[in-house]
Amino acid sequence: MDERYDPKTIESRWQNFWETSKFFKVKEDPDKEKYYLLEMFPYPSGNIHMGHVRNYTIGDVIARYKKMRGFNVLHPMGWDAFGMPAENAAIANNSHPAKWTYENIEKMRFQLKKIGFSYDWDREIATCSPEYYRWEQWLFLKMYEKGMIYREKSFLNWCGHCQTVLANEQVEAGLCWRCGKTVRQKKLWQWFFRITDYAEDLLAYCDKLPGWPEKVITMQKNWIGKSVGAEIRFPIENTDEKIPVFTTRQDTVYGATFMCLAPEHPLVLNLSKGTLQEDKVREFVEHISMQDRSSRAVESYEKEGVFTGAYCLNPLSGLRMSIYTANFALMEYGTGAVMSVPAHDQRDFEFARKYGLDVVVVVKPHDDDLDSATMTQAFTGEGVMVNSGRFNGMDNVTALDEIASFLEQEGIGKKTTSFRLRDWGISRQRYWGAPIPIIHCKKCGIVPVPEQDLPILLPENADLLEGGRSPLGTLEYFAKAICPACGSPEARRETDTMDTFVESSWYYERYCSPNCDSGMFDKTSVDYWMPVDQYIGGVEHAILHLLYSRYFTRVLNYFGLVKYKEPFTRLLTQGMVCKETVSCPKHGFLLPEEVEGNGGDRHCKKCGEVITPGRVEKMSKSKKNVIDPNILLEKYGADTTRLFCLFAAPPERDLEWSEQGVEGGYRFLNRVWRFAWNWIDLIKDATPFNGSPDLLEGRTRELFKKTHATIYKVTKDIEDRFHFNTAISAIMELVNTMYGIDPVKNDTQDTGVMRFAMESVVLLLSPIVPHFAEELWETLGFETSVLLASWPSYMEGALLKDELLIVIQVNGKLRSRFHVDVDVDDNTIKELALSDKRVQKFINNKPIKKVIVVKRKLVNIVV
RNA sequence: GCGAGAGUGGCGGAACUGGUAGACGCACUGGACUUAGGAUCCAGCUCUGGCAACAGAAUGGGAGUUCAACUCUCCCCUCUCGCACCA
Repeated sequence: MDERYDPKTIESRWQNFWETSKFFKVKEDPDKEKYYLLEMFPYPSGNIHMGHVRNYTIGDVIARYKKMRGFNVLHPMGWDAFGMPAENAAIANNSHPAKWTYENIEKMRFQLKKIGFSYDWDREIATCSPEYYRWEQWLFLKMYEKGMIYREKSFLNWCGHCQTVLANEQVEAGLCWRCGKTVRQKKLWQWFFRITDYAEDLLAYCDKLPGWPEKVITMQKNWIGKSVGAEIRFPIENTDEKIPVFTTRQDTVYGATFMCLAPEHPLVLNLSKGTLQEDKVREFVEHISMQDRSSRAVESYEKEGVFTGAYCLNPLSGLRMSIYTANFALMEYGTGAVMSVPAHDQRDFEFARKYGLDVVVVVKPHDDDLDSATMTQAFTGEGVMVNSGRFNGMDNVTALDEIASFLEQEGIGKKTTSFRLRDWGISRQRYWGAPIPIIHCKKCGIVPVPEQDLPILLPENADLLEGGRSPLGTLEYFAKAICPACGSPEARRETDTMDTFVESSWYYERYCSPNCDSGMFDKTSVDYWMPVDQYIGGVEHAILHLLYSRYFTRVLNYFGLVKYKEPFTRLLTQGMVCKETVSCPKHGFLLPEEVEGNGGDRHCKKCGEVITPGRVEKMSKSKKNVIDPNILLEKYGADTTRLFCLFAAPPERDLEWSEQGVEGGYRFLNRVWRFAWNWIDLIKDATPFNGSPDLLEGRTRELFKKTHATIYKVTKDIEDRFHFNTAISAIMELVNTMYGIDPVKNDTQDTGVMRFAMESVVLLLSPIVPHFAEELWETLGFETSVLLASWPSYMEGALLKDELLIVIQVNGKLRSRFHVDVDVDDNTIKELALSDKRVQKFINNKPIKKVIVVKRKLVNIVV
């Protein structure tokens, strides 16, 4: 053992050992209980950032812990390797996305290995490899065959900057989730996965995921957005046509005084044709179509509409209703048509007042009256039905169901539900993705590629085009195809590629048998390993990736490929890694290394100006508040970096970067090291004390008990809630206690207990700082890896306190405290409390009303 | 607007089902060791008053339940995140 703790030497030594001995290689073993631990795989951007380090450290601790608990742990790593950054970088550097991607993978794998993660590297996958995506194409064909996929020309979210379509889930407040630029609507042919077929099931199972954070569940529920209501058909005047409307308030149908259609609604232009309104309507529709999604989504957006010149009839009240087209009606929700009930919907109310439309009250409050002429806002509460024919006098909540049934009886409408969730558009007009295995034939139409022709390889030597447009359509040798159905040589391949979220929707199954070449995965291995027991990643995927994955699992389940419906039993969403932003009046945001000085006296290295400290925000390149993990690894080593990530905050909370925090972690490891150095000669050959604490006394006894208490606490903190910060605190406390005993030769009791304490510290630390622990374990004389030792167990008897601390309150305020023996009964404690001098002073001869004794803990005297 | 989460010392954070508020760490202060220490070890460290003993106040604010509230209930304020004209 060296006197000095030298992380560099230690870490490379043990990393080398794990690698060469393939220490973390696993295979199915029916005799052992499995544990599948998965962290969200990274996009190979080229560099590991602190977010990765945190995510993977949390996962690694759990993986190593479970391994020590005897589980057969699957802990894989791979690369979410398709996607636009590769393509953009390739265009910028006149390189190729594949080259860029694979080089980045090399770099990042190297960095991950330097942090000492316990991955089974033999299972590494990259989603851009044909061995991977060919099975995705295979599944596409199966899904197509079963009608789970369709092609449609429709309005879609188009990001002009990325030159591609985005799924609804990928649009955030009208902006592209990737580049933040405005998203517009564009009409295009697109492939869709019918995720909406599973809306009900995805929603229902939200309540069967007890291991998921409440927050994520709620987000998913909201995203699926189920509304229960009715569809009602309104006949158009002077035609046989009817306009179907979705409503959740069928109880107010008698109050519907006008109708609003989405500007994109196919009836809008038809209805206005030949009326005086025709020009106005066309103008309005064109005006709306020019607007982008974000400005239409703003709250303050002015509600506007135009009369189409046509009328429809309220099927219950018989009222003649003007048909409007209005900007707030959305084509993608419900049927694209809204029955407007101004008396009972605030938005309709404002619209009616603006355009002078009738307001008819059909629900009145229980204890009040409503006058449609004078009311200043819509009444949306519960009440009694009025002006509603046979339903008058009924409670409106009852009427909700009654009217729905009535509509059904009369053939005017039906009970129905509507979802916010849209089908998943997966076509991407980009190059660096998995080709869609479809051929378009002039004669036969859409023809799926025959299974034996898979994979459809992404051509490698494609010249990327300016602006990011896909080159696939211009590559004749790729695009030109012979129709598999009729043999026509005139057919064309589909040149769009799949959304990269398709790849990440089943990679966790692929890990179970990464080299399987007879299918997506080997069924027996998936049956053994799946579902994932613990999944860990950022909240940013709470909807996108997690919803798609849940959907995909249902598809695989439908085909009988997997036995389960939910892929992730437990989910942990870790917080972000944040740091203070710093800016200079001249140079804007500054990188940490562009600042000199510290405390209140910091200035810009470039110009010497005093810097302005900004908010603490998520580390990001644009804000320049980033810390490169490589620098930490270089300066402090992997173990300190890991320790810091775990100690500074519980995993689900945001973690604030602090250089001093890292120093603190480094100091702690040094402290443990020094302790070992001071004691090693005494404990090296000692037998760890394993007897009853009653054989011990004084500080040694205390240390022995403290060690057991620490084992208990650390185990509970890791097992129950992944609170590594408090687990580490507990170990620090134990080390502090150990420092209270000086090394003395020939005291076998001391050395035995200390040996036990030291072994425990090393074992407890081993998932957290694995290199450090391996080294000390070896120093203690063990010849095999610390991971092969089992997790320490605690002795129930050693957890019992020697004496109890009793707290005495008078009127709920702490007034005194004393120790008693464990076996002292409540009455004696009560007597002792009442006779306590300090307590007496506060009782001050006042009559005692009540004395509450909480067993072994507290006495409260009420006077 | 709707939904979720959070608010505790100078700072990061503890406090498990109501029972000693501030564990552990950082920063700071003092001491020891030392040629020196920005290393290490020991000690102090919520605020107010006091040399101290001690007393009082304190978990965003206000009420309530209780012998007892960071913890439970109600109202309000602030922050973060998600959805957002959803018919």
